Amino acid sequence: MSEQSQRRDSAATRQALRDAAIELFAERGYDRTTVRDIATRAGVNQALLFRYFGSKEALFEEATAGHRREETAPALLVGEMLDNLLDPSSSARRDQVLTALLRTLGTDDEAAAIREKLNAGYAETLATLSDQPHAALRADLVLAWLFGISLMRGVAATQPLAGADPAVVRELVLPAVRTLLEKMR
Amino acid sequence: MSEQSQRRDSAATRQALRDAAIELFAERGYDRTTVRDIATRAGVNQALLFRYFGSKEALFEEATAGHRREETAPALLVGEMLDNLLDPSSSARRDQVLTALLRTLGTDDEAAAIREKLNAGYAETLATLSDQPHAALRADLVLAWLFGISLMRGVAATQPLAGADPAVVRELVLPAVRTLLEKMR
DNA sequence: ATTATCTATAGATCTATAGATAATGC
DNA sequence: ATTATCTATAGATCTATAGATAATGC
Repeated sequence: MSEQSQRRDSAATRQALRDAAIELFAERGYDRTTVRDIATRAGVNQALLFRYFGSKEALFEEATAGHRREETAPALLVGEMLDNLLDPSSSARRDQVLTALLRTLGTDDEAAAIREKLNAGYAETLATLSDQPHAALRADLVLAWLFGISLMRGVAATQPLAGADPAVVRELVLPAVRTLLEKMR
Repeated sequence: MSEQSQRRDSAATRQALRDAAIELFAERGYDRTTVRDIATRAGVNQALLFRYFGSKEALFEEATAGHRREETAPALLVGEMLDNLLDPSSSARRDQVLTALLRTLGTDDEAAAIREKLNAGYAETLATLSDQPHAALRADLVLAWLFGISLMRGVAATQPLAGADPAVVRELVLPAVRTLLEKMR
């Protein structure tokens, strides 16, 4: 996949550019990643990026798309999201997309599109977890917490959070979330 | 302060540049703010920015410095921080600095310096609020929540969080934080 | 013949600096 | 005379495109 002297294969080249892009966007954010960086990491010529994606912006859109979550029982959702966030091995790809989005949120012109991607499928489901007043707001607050944790772990690398045992984090966060979300008590 | 045809005053010019810088960094983040944008908003020539601050990076450092918090009883800290975060009128300046830091966190080379500024005086004090195991981690998690809320309100402008009544947010967040932080029960 | 890839470069930035000009204070 | 301010521009990017070259499939 990386070093074999490949035959010409536009699909593979496209994919290599996509992969390199999401990696770099997650590492440096949109603005600090240049199209030449991406092409170099993908091992292809920089002009191909424009041939296959049209623009840097369009590549970002496509690379961060498909962030859709598989269906899960709502009650398990928070725990599952937390696991995805915390476990570095399992969902590496999803983590990269989330990191890229969080890292780019501050600089991107179309924060609206990013916001949409971040919320898609999460906030709505979370909102069903509470039948108390302000259900949607409660869901937003939980989401804000998960993103904040991801931000400080993945982007800022704050200690001790960045190096903490996922199981411990889980045991601390879930009870607090429960006071906010769970139906009745 | 803005339109009076001023006399030459290097101190005032310096201050105008600082003010314009923090505004723009909060609006667009570091990378999307150009030195010409800053100088234009400050109403001065672009070369003066370099005369007075040396570089764009140095200006950012100085504009986001002094984010230090006044002393508060630790037990009131979370509520106070939340108020500062939520109330748009009271601490507009502090909000700008926090927004600028959050918005730039993803792109800045020296995330370490920003992390330091974000943590300074907060995490340490928060950690004293719990005598249960993982006190420092608990403090980090609370901080992550506050930053997450600020990120989604100020940067992503997520609804319904962005438009929510501060008092309601406070009443939802504080009890959940209490399960995490408060000594014993 | 078609299509993937590369070369070369346009055109538009952006940070930073050198040196000229103009307003102030002694 | 000193110092604040402005003009002009160097030098280094960065995205994007036009057009040449080279490998594939019929």
